[in-house]
Amino acid sequence: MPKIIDHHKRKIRIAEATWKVIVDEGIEKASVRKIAQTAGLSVGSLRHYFSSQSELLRFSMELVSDRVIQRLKSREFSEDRDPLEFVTEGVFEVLPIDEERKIEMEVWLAFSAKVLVDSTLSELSNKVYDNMHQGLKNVIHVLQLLQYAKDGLCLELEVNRLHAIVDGMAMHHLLNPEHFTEDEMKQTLIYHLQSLCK
Amino acid sequence: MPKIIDHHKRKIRIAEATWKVIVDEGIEKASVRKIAQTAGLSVGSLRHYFSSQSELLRFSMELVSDRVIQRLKSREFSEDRDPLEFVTEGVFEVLPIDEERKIEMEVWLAFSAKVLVDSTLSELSNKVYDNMHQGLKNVIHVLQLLQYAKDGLCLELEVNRLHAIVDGMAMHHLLNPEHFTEDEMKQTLIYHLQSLCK
DNA sequence: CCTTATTTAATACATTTGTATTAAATAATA
DNA sequence: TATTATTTAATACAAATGTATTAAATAAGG
Repeated sequence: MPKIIDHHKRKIRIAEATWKVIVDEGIEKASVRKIAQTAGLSVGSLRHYFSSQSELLRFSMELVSDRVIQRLKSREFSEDRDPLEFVTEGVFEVLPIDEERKIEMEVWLAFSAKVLVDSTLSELSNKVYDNMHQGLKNVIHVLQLLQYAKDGLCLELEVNRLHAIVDGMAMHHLLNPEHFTEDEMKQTLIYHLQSLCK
Repeated sequence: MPKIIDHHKRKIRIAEATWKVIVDEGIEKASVRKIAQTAGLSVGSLRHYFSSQSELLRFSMELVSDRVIQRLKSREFSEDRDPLEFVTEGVFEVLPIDEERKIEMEVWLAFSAKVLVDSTLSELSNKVYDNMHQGLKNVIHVLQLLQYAKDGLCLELEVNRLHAIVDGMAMHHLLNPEHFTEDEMKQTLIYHLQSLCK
């Protein structure tokens, strides 16, 4: 019998190498050879886990999606916290506030550009969009249930607005970290969430 | 003497062909050959206008920048309009509300992904960011001067917020036109701007 | 120790790419 | 019309790429 290798873990390692190449040199440089080299594998070896480049890229994109969605769902409400503080912290989770999140967001941005020209990726893109949307809807809804939110807010439009703010700021900070700093990003989010409350 | 050709116009035609290839097939497929074919030129001919691919891509990106900035600046204030309506219409100008604007925005998104890995493009990216930021600052400022805006708004944070909303919604609509429709995008913007006013 | 299913490594090949070169075509001026 | 600066077209070439093939290496079970 052959060497026992955890296939799934190995695939994840390769996907993370793919991320690294994309972040360092851009998605158009993410060739099979370069990814294999970055992962410390031969091309032939890599092809035992991914039989084509597009399969590899798709898996790498799905891994970002999984991580983001996992992060969104892992937060559970604790009763004894200030709700506004709690939800603010929750939204911070999906902003590029540390290296790990910045990498994921950069990779996601690179993939998003691909979604525009590869409709087979739309489903995945929409899945993340819908999850994020639902997560942010909960944020607004919690504030409303607890009577923290101002009266007369339109839930649906508020969710659209918050979602756009989150992704827009994330993009601005990645593209422009010195003009739009991490701190400005955080302050702007706090400002916005406060503006929704009484 | 040779055929007289307006160099600048020809370069713009080539850049627009570049946009078309990027929108149709993605920036990684924007090879010199394909762009030349799309523009109805030979490769050698194209190279008389752009001596390298990166020069061509840069010019194409600058053309997007020029068009957007021109659009931002071409609006002049007219006294006899409802100010809120006027500024709302102004912000619509930078949303992907028609085919021309969608193309520009898609191309810009593709280039933005490149900015992350090519620091020589940052300057141009920042220029557009700064222009947009200034334009949106004027929007908020006008509302404040005319006493339409609520009291106690923080100008700087409001600009960050509006800017993020604009770019975030634009991205959401491009990636997800059926889930986040053009109409939702417009309604959300109107809702936001109204929320800033008394 | 030997067998064997599995993994790895090396190499090959056709295609696409950016760029360069060179000859032909073009059209305004003398 | 003849000249000539400029543009266009065609071809070439090295490098990189996705994919396929085949032999070697590996390690668990008999």
